[in-house]
Amino acid sequence: MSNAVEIPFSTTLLVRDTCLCLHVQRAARALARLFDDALRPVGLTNGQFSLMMSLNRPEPPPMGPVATLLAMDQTTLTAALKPLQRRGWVNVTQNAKDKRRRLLSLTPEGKAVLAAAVPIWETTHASLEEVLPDGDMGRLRRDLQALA
Amino acid sequence: MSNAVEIPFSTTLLVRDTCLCLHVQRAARALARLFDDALRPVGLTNGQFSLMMSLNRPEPPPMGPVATLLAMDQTTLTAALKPLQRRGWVNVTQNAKDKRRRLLSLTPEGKAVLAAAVPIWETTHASLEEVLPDGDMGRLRRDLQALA
DNA sequence: ACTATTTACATTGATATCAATAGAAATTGG
DNA sequence: CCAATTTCTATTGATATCAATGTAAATAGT
Repeated sequence: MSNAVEIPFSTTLLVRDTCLCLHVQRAARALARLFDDALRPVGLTNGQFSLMMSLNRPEPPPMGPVATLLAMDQTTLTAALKPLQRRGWVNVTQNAKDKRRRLLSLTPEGKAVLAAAVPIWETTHASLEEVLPDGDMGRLRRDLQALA
Repeated sequence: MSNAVEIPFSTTLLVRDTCLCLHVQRAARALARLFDDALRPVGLTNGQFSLMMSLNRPEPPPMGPVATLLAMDQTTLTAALKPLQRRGWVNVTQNAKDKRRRLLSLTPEGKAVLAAAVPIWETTHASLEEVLPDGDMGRLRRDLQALA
């Protein structure tokens, strides 16, 4: 039988203070709440806003590249599209040239919702500039980009 | 009737390139996958690792402060504890002095699992140092801390 | 002491996330 | 052209996340 294991409290403090994964998850939850609250009046979450914005293109993209852009699993994208399709904001059609592919596009209603969300995004995002230590958001973005 | 709305493609590019919320969510998903993959052999996800590590204290904490530390909703913590209790890794007991409070503590089995996870965390976290542009992880942490 | 308020946590319902798996269509190797 | 492989997406099951709401215990005001 093995003896009882004790993890030093100092290890706990080390992980709590230095773990980048934990710090990013914390920030992700906090920012998600911030944008979810702000976007609630137009009926979007932060993820739905990002997803729909990524579909605003000259040519409707297939699912794979969209999932890659959002750094999410393809199955997550499939699930995330469901409520947007149900509300009539996103269309999913089959590519005639390659019947495996689904082409994603915004409906006129979807574009209207997204357009209403843009000014909310602008003001919410601008409020973040004041929060960052020295206002250098670009530096933070570059660091995050290196991780995704 | 309102005319069809068109969001300029330049707005899409602006949001895609500058939205801090999107960038953090992307990094959060990527880091979650990285740590989930690494920790899978011991049966933990990144979130379960962070949660259990935060419970490794001299005195069992109640739920509120733990939720605050992890920057998560209290209801999320309630749900996250369920699978850990079921596996016998975390104990939830009532505080005799204040019967509203639940005290969270690791079981010996939980400590053993956590101890097995620590070296995995160390090597995985060390691998991130090489990924960051100039290796300044502390700067990134400070920026993230300002958001959470 | 008694009532109103506050605090701490749980439950429900909806969406988000990914692993494992499966299916269908396209591509490749022969 | 055909079989094997690869590509693209969907489904299932488990956990994660939060809003809205409910409940019980503690505290405050009187």
